[in-house]
Amino acid sequence: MLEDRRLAVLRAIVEDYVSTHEPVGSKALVERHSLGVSPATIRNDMAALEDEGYIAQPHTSAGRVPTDLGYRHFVDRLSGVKPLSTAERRAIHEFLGSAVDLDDVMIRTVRLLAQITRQVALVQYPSLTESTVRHIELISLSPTRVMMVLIANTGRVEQRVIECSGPVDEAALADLRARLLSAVAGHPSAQVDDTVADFAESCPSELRPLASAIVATLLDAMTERIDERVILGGTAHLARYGEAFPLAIQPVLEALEEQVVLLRLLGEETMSTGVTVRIGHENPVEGLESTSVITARYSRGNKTVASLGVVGPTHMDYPGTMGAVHAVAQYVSRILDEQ
Amino acid sequence: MLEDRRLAVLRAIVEDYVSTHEPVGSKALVERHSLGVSPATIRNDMAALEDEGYIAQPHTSAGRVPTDLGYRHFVDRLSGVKPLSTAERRAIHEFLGSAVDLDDVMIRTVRLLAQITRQVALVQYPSLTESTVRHIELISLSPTRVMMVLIANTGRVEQRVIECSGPVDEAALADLRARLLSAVAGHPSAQVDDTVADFAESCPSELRPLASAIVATLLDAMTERIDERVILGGTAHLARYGEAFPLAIQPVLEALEEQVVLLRLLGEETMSTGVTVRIGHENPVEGLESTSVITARYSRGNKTVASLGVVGPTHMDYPGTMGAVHAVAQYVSRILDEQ
DNA sequence: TTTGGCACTCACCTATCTTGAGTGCCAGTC
DNA sequence: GACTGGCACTCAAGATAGGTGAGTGCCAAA
Repeated sequence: MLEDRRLAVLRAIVEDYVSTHEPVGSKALVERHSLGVSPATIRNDMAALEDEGYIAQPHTSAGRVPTDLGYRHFVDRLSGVKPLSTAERRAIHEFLGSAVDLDDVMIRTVRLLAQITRQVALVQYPSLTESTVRHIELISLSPTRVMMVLIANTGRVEQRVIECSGPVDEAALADLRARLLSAVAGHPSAQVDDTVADFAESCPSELRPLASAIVATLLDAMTERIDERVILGGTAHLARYGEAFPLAIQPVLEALEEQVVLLRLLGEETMSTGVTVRIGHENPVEGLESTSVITARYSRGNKTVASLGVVGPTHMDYPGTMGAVHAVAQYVSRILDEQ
Repeated sequence: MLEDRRLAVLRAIVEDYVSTHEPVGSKALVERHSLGVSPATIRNDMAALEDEGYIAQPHTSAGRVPTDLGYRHFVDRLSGVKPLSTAERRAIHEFLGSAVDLDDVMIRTVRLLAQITRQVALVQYPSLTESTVRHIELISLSPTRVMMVLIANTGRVEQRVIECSGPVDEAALADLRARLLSAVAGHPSAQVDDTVADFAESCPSELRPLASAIVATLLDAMTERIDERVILGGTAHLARYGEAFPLAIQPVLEALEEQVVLLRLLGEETMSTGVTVRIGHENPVEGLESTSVITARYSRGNKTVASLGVVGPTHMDYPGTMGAVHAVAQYVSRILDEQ
């Protein structure tokens, strides 16, 4: 009973603080939420909550503000995930559905997510690992430079430029292409390694230097991981807080410019609900101590492939944002299945 | 004589203001620059410069600040382009030289530019127009979905997913691919339009619906312009001013999120020097009234292909930034020639 | 044309005061 | 034991006031 009210007070504090961005006092709490007790009682509860570390005072004689631990408790126990309205869901689906290719899906997703959450959005490219080589094209750009284009059966495309030691004629290139293609076409990329191991040796001696250069590039391109790309959008939302809040935007912007950091933010294990929330200091990244990161995994078929999410101030609307992130992840999965 | 000193005063004001970011007064000017006259004389000159609109007072009894017109005069008449040191140039060349593909060149360029100018950097993808079709690949992703990959001789790659009305078998796809390839391979993209006009009719009737869908997608992909992509970096530099200056960063960040806006910033005609400077209100974009944009074109072979540049506060180091933008554009051109 | 002198302006800093929201504690009540 | 009303206390924030000084414009003299 007593415990119950204490948690209700914590919830009320988080909700009020998120909506007003001002420390909330006992009197205001009683007025806004019908708690059925007097401010003095609330004050006692607040003191207890403060002892336990869920809330804090910016200074004596000010209201209370949730701590990271307070938000954590709120997210874990007190709030659900607010589902989106069907109208919103339909809008999302239509917006994402009209994408023409993978790049387009990613770009649209990041914009969409930023727009509906009004936060900075992150989207990681899907990992498309178990692919097989569909086609290899060798294009001579100049006498001594060759471009290799690699097409996988998933539609993923990689291109590389190869510098040759001497001039290469078209006929030799066509020959090599045919040989290479017959050697690797249809093989899962994981096996290509073995398949081409002695490819160069099997070629006529005059082609060998070029052949081995091409094989090296091929292997490099095969192991290139598209899912190490993360795009971001909605950075302008950061500036909304700018003036007033303990959210210095420069370190945040700086952190968000590092791909490595973005990957780290997205790359953590999933929680059971499907949405991961990382609050303030829980964040593994320097510069993001006063932000929270909400991520969800998306999948293709029934395999998890990558993550997407948003970054915002710790005093954000958790239920709403979690709902949005969850819904968008769901829809991206659906779109990818269709493609 | 008198005119000369007046211009010297303007130059001194711009230089001081750029370095201190504070209104500059007559006394400080005389002390910092050896102008050989008394503060009173400078005051007269300042009054004249103010009448002509080159400088302004934030309020009575404050020093002077350059106006947009003042900066314009400074850039046009008073400052040169500061060349980079050879060490810097070599560093640039090495950094850009180790890029593996076009995407990589672009990403490295935008980072480099942001880093050396300490401003927000923009880089437009090069337009690779007069290309010919090198290869077309059709990949069946599912019974009713086909992915088309288009490779041009420049190495540009486009991919599209095509939804088919009915199931498509591999043999038909291979047949179509061969027909299509022989119809368009080697033709300049500008002529593909005509070449494939009656392609669908020339196919066996059972393939026609698919053939025409593919042709439509092909034409769409051919006309897709890669040079409508602009990437940006270094947004964190915006926050450096944040607090103190009449540079509200939110509208700037918002503007910079719109591809259309970025294109407009980069898309204007070149000036003879090769570096274009657009100061404050000269900018064609809402939200960027208190920023200056410095751009330069880069080329491949001897054809101009696209632009790159930086966006910063009007009180920026023009000679240095112009030098950096110029040098980077030069080196990107060189790298592209090599590729 | 330049200069020194002088009165004037006004943003900015500092000090002091007032206000009020909010707290903690305690004694009394249910 | 839980709740409440009362009360003294704290302290950020806002308002007011005075002082300071960098900077200006103007003018008469060199």
